[in-house]
Amino acid sequence: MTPEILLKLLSDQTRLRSLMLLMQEGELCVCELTYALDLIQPKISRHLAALRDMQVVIDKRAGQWIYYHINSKLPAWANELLQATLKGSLDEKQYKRDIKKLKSMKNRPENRICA
Amino acid sequence: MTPEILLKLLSDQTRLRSLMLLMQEGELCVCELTYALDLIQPKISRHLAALRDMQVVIDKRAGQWIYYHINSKLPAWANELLQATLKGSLDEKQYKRDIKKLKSMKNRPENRICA
DNA sequence: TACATATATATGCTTATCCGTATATATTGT
DNA sequence: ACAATATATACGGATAAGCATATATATGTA
Repeated sequence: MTPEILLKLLSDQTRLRSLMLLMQEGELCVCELTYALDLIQPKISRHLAALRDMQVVIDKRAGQWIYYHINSKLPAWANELLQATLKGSLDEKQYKRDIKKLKSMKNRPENRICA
Repeated sequence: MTPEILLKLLSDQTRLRSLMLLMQEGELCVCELTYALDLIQPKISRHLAALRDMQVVIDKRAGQWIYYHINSKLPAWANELLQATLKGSLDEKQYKRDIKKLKSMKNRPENRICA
């Protein structure tokens, strides 16, 4: 992991929004992100794949769902960078909207299964 | 300034390398950056203009030279983000090479004029 | 004034990146 | 086995981003 790689990944809005939600929520499946960000599923999957390829996020299957979370083994500088980004995002409309939309989701898989 | 804007600016190598040198050195003119990064002048100027347009850097004329420095009034999260980026860059070959090249520059304008 | 140096910007081109659609794979439930 | 749900990926097209060259502007110097 290098600053170049991480920053390129963070330069796309879909990846940025996904990561900020993952920072806040810890773990989310594709359908939750698709709902929260109000985007089509292949778009979410494609960008999560890019993050996964560089090991910024880790995926984990649970039944039909695949959950993503931020790699806990990122170097310190990368965690600090993500923290700073989250701090800057807290004021942003887009971020607030995404969180709100996620909270409003009915039948979230984690509410149905015992994780 | 939003995370989206700053991260997009940081996603280009020329801008990233320029900013890291500015973080380290405080203030540099276009010709110093051109020399240190080993790139052509219009390329440096173009990317500095992008950073200036979003007020990530401030320019200041001193005779024929125009010096750039990082805006000291950036929000805290942006400074933290840049600090984390620098921290991650310290290990990188490219960064070390750029710093070394800068130090090797003869007749640096700041060495000739009384700033 | 004329020339040299430093910097900025406009232009047309190339390339990278992102997109939506279609489709493939995996899992669960009937 | 079949249908439904969740996710991943391949593909061709669109858009954005970066590039080098050429040129314009500003400053300093002879």
